[in-house]
Amino acid sequence: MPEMQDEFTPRQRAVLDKALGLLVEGGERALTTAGLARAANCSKESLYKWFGDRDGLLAAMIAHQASKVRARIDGGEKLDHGRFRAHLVDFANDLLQVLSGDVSLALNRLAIGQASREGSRLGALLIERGRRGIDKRAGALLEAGRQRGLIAYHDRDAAYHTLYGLIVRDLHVRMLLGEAGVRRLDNHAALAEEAVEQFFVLFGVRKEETASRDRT
Amino acid sequence: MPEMQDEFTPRQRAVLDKALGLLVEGGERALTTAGLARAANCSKESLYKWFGDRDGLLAAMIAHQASKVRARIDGGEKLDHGRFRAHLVDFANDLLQVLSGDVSLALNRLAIGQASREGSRLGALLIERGRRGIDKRAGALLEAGRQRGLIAYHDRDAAYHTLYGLIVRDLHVRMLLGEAGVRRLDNHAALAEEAVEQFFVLFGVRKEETASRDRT
DNA sequence: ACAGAACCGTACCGTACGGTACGATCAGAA
DNA sequence: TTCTGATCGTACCGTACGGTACGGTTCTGT
Repeated sequence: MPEMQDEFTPRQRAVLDKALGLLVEGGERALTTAGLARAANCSKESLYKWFGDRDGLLAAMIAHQASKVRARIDGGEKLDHGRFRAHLVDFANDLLQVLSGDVSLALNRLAIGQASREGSRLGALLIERGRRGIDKRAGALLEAGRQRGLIAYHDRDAAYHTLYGLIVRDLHVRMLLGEAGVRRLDNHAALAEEAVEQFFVLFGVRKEETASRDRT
Repeated sequence: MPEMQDEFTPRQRAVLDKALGLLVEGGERALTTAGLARAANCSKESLYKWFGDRDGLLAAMIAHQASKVRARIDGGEKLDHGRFRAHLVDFANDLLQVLSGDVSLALNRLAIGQASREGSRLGALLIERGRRGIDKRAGALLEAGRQRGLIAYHDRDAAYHTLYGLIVRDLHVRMLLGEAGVRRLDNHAALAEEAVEQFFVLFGVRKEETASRDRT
């Protein structure tokens, strides 16, 4: 046994991938234990042995997917205005691309559908293992920009949420609802540019007034 | 028969209200035909007679709820900057209040959960009957402000979506996921104020440069 | 008062799913 | 080779749901 690098064995990961495939293709109703066993050529007994019950399987799917999408951290080269802006645009593009991905949408639909049931931790799981990385990356990026005097804010979380809102707008919910035409990825680049532009209007520091503000 | 004012009879509306109650309380799984018949003191046969099948019931619930929440149109008094700003803040508060409502969240969760199945029109229905009114109101408001020279934009939809993003940020998805602590309504007022503030920074027209832009 | 429709409550049917049990099969260790 | 453990395929069980059928009851129009 090669010192399990993940929290799942390769076999289990293959099964989880099949499960994600079923979920993407047909939604939660298509993800049945019997169907997964048939699609993945495994037995239902193994599924219950590995993941406990169906909820455990769903949680494992989220953990597995999160372990695949590792949020990269932007290198710490010297930041001038151009590099900083480029990093923000990259972040915006990555964010839009992730949120509009098939697997992301399917998992979010799943967690949202389960959110009504009382003891459901899927939503929290999705936020913790999926969003935390993105938030960290953006937070570090904003902090770097602030320390270089390129932007100014009083509350980093508030600034980040504003940036998020400028980028995503209502696209995420519309995509989750399945509205046709929203997933045109063509516009994403333009949307990202415009969002960052607006973010600089709100939080950018003009060169002549650099270092006129302080933290809090 | 008193010339059905809605598209449903009073009896049917009462049943639909019960259905919404079940949905809010226990999610989609709690909304069974037998359960609804028991809770509403009606027969399953009547349910199928009135709404066709379960999907028809869900669609009827959305239509019924939309018919209750009539988006009011702001009166057309003379707009100065103060009134315009106040109307925008009102709109932001109303939007946050609607999106964080129990019934709205439950219906959105329902439609999102069904979005994966192919022939599901619930998402489109929710957008058409729920969002259209809000969009119209905001669009009219923005257009009035532009004609008074209080704001300037090239694309009204783009401006509206930016306003929407500034107000809602990622709150809607977080609430849909059931994250605890996001539904503190206390902050809503402050969030609305800040969003409108930022919107004016992006789209506001300084008094000295009024009427320097035109439509497109 | 009477007929017909609408409606209620309950019972019923077929299906599909979550979860369990069991014999057969395969892989590795002694 | 033989033993042991993990896994496969299948069969099985109980339950719950969507949808239908039916007898009894209430409402409505004439």
